[in-house]
Amino acid sequence: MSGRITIKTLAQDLGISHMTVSRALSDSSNVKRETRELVRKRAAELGYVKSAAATAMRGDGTRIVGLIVPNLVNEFYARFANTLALLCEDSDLHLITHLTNDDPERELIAMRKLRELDASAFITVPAPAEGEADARLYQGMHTVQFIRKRALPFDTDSLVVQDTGAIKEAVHHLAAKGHKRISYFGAHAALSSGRQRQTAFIEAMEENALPVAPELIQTAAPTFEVGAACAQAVVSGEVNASAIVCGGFEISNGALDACLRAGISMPDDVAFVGYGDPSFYRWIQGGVTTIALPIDELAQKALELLSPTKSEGVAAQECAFKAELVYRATA
Amino acid sequence: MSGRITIKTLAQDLGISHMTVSRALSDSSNVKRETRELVRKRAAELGYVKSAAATAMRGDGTRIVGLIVPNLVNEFYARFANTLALLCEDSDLHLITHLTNDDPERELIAMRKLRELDASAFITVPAPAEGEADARLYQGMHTVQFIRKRALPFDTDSLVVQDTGAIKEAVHHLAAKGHKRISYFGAHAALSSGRQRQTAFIEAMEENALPVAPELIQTAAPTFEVGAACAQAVVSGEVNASAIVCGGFEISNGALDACLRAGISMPDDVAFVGYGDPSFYRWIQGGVTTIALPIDELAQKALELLSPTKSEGVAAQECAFKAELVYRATA
DNA sequence: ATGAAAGCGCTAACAC
DNA sequence: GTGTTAGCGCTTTCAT
Repeated sequence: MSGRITIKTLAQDLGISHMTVSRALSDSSNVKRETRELVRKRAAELGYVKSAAATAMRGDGTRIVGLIVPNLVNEFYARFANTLALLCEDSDLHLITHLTNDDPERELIAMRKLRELDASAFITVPAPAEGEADARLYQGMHTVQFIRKRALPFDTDSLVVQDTGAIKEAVHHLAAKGHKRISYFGAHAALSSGRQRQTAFIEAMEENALPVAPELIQTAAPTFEVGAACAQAVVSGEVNASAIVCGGFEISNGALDACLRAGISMPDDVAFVGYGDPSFYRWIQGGVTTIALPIDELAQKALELLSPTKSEGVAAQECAFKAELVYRATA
Repeated sequence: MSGRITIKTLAQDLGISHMTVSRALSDSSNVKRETRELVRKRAAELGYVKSAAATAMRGDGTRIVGLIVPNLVNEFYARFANTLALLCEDSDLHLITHLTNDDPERELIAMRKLRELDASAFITVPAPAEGEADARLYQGMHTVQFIRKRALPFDTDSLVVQDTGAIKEAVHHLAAKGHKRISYFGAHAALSSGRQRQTAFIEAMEENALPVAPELIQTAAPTFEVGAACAQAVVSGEVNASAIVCGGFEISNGALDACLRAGISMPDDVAFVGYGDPSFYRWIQGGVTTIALPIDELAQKALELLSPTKSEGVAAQECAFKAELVYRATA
């Protein structure tokens, strides 16, 4: 039972040529109205669906697009994937999501698999990696970098968050509340985004004439564990700070977890500014003050950049969306 | 720049037949070691990847599997998708995730798109719908039903959670604490899972000789809004109940949100048993008591059921995993 | 208005 | 050990 209904099956069933069937189904002009309706009706009855493989092999484009993110557990990525998936559905695109766990090896595998399927475009949160990536992996797929940017031997579109304003605002806010020793937890400078956030934090501290002691700036891999460890150092008194500003999704969750585990009260024991605004932040200690990203706008733009209609040859563009500081109870 | 490297490109480049290239790359026996290595080297240099479309068109199977879930915002689905995606990556399967928002129309579209791509199998959380589904949509794809089961004109594998034990345990626990008016919020009986949970709740109430007043049993669509409305009725005093047991992911989140918004203290004002154990539940009011599902085991089994190796013709199997009541502070 | 042929990338089945 | 042919489903091009 190979079973699949093809235009040839249909043609045989109707006693006509498969070409007539093809034309009838693709709305071509040169088919008798009568024939077309007959074919369509029978196709619907039999549950015919066009083979994407055959279309792809003809070189007509696959309408497959890829999304490569670290994970779907972090609510930011989950929400972004969720919105993008719905938008792709509505644009008749096949979205394939790959996870990297921020491991460059997994990222390579994901890209190879997208290339196997001849994906027309993909959007990726590049995993932290040393050196330049292999250009061959990108052959034939329109690339959009998301959140972070990796050094590449060619230009790509990019979709990033302009969060330096919100980070500075957080520092100013904390300074106005009288905090002098403010600590920053963020990704290391190997990530373009990490470097920028850190710079913004330091500038804001200096603008407030606050000390930027080295132990206040904690940068490492952007993981839950790193965030937890950094916060642990603060709540244990190992690092002397009265406020925390987070510069990454996972780091923020980890830091929050450590604070709550330690039973501290925010902002009384430590003032806390999170990053990424997962929905449950509003439920924690009266609401976690946080740096919120415009997820729906990002996804909308992502769809636009991924759409096959996007004309080739146009210069690569960088789209930046502003993050916003959401004031709640913890800072 | 049509650019794609094919076995013919390679063959021409090396001055040999494309069949030799094919054999060399697929480890076939009849190739000179020397030739094979040469071909492999050149293929790697040029960044050759096998066309999945061509393989699919030959009828060799696509290794594409689908996942159809209501959304990725609910942490249960997100974690399940996350784990399954990693497992699929490791099994060299292409996983395509589709979202339904519990809308049967979206579900239909998702299935048609999977069929276009000739997916070999898919796992679905069926959207709540009336009547029997159209069997033609399932043609050619191995089907696994997840969490819920829809009436179908044929048997399918299924992967469900046996949560009646945990629900009963929750009721016994609350009864032992002296609660007499316990309210249950769950999905309506159109969902197989909803019916079972409700029955379990009622049985447990009767076992404790507690009243099962109609207003205590709230069943409707499994949404955040429904959960919020049900809980609102309790905290406002409109429904007289001292404890809440939730029987659905979104319902649980909605109910929790309403309780927290109302500023109530759990379990003193109302005892609360959630459903699904998202990670942040442990951060709310000292920890939300909840019914936890074994996500990793579910995903592992899902992979097994989806794997193309699964022999055809074997009778459909139902795999059930036990949910577990996790005691925390709110009940 | 309809049909026949060719070709997209790949491999099973045959030559040799 | 290597080459040739054919065919998977579809549409473009060229007949009829």
